[in-house]
Amino acid sequence: MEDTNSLIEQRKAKLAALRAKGIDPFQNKFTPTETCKQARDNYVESREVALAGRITAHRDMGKSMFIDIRDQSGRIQAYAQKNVLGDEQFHIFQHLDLGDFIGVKGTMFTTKTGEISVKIGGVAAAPSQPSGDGASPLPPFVILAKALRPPPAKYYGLEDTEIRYRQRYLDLIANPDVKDVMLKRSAIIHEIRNFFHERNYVEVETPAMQAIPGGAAAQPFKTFHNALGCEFYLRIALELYHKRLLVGGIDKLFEIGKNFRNEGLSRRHNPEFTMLEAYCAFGDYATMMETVESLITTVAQKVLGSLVIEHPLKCRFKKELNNSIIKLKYLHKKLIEDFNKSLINSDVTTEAYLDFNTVFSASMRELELLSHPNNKTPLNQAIQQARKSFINCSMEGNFFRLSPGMEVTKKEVDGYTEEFVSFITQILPQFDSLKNEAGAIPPESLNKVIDLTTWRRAKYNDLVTEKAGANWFTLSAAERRQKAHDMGAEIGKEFEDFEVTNAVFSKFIEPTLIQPTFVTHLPKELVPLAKLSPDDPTTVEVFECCINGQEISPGYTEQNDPIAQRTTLEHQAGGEQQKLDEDFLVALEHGMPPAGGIGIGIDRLCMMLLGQESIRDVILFPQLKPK
RNA sequence: GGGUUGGUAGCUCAGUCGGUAGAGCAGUGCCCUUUUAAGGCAUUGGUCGAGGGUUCGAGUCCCUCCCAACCCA
Repeated sequence: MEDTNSLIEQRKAKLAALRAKGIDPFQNKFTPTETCKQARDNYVESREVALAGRITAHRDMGKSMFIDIRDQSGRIQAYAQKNVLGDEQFHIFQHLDLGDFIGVKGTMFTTKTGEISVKIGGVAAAPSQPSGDGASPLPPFVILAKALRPPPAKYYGLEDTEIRYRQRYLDLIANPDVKDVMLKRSAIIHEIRNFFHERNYVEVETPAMQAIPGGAAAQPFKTFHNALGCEFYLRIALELYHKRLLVGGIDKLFEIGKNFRNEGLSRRHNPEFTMLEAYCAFGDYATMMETVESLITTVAQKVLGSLVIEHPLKCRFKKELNNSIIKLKYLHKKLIEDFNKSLINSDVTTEAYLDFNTVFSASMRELELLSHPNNKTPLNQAIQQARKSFINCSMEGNFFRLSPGMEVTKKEVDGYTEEFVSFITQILPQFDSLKNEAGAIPPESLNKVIDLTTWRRAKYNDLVTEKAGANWFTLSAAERRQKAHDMGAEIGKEFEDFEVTNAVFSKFIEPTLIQPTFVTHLPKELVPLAKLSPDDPTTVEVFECCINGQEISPGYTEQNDPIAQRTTLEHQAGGEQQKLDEDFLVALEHGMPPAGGIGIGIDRLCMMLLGQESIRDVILFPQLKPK
């Protein structure tokens, strides 16, 4: 970023001016007595405090001035007065910029309007200061770090998604909701660690650079170690090293770490993502089901204080949503008024069309803001409907192409009038329904609610027949293929029968599993690395825990038969010996205790718990193409 | 990989048939000692994502490319 503009130049000039006065606006240290929040919480009139933070707003009153100071805990208002600071200091204070870090010393007070604030200055010199003739009092404020670039706007926040992701620090400054999500993510991971430590699990760290990337079927990233002169891969799973540790006698272990998969990016996929894996010797998949349920409910309770999680229509834009609805209501009213007026006068001029056009454009904009394809709420559907109608009308209607000063014949005007009347007639009911939807439905019921108090357990085949018909498994393979195709599933030509069924599961069942569901008794073909169910050898002892329409966590009774494991791994490697992790197989041959294992995608768990629709909104620095 | 939408001032956004580049906030200057999206007056600020093309003239039309978001695979 080499761009320069006048705003940066101005700030650099201010920096130079400060330096010329012998002030270094980049300090090494400042010790606040407390955080901004603590100062407000422990309010005592006239109590002396020292606070530090970033200046996020200022209100200049001439001979006095208010600023907002913000640290991680929150904001507090500070008040500076010319007759307290003196002309010189007050002048410097007035020329502070938004974004500067400042430390202030002063006393607490409450303003006329009742806001708890700190009055800068008026604090006696600290005893530790060198005393004597020239003992200078503590400076009432210290510039701790001058910001040379302007911060994002205070009111609108930062909307540009690209800047939000590329310069996340600006996002964190401008959008408090974003910071809240990221802090909660940290709390979630903290509570996950607590959970396992309390259950006497050992936290381990295993190699991220692996000679043979195993434990999952995914494309790895490749790298090269110069000194060793060989290639390494970034891990795609933690599993195989954890099992080596089970062999080594670490019976209960977990790891939270990054996995890397060289595949596509999407709303749910980041090339590097955080994975939790945990293994429990002498347990099985049922043990792990209990663990997952207990883990997620414990974390939700501790971090969110509730087991009922609401996903707002669009978390971050809640404020904008409310504003948009208000604007829409206004526009709706205006449309009706204008329309009635034009009907009464029955002489519609070009200017009147232009007014309509303006209202129309503004309406379109609001609808676009409100539209979010990921939301299937009734309100959103009404919005999509209204948008479609708008677009159709704009395609057909000529009245949008009128402009000021344009000469129009009577005949044309009549034609446009007719078009416009038909357009309005068509669109008004939609506006009405939209208004009613927005007005009548309480905001809570627009939200998706995930209830973690009830965890359903369902067999894979039962879920399939529920959706695809009771006769699904009695059909011939060809009939199943046809039916899946008719239902709209994408069926590859080379798909085996179980893959056809699974395509139906992935497309039509998994997305509907919003409430916590353990899908069990998966067909053995689907999960070749798991152990067969003793009660039904066509299925395996595996669960997939689905919440929020996504698989959050798979769990296994782990394969500990080295010969069976070798066969499946060889089959997976497709005869390519170099892809076979021989060292792992040797470990198994030394004997691995029976064990249950789970993996949990932390990013997706955070999406679910924090109501975020995109994985990028729970990762501080999501991967983007370099500019 | 395919489709859709978008990229205009530091930020949020307008920009109508192709005809001198706009607003609010931020910034700068002046006024104002309890304001809080402070207020009043004045004012600065742009390679309109990049590069070609059409045109007397392009933010606007055409082509190519870059970046992003969303949808699909």
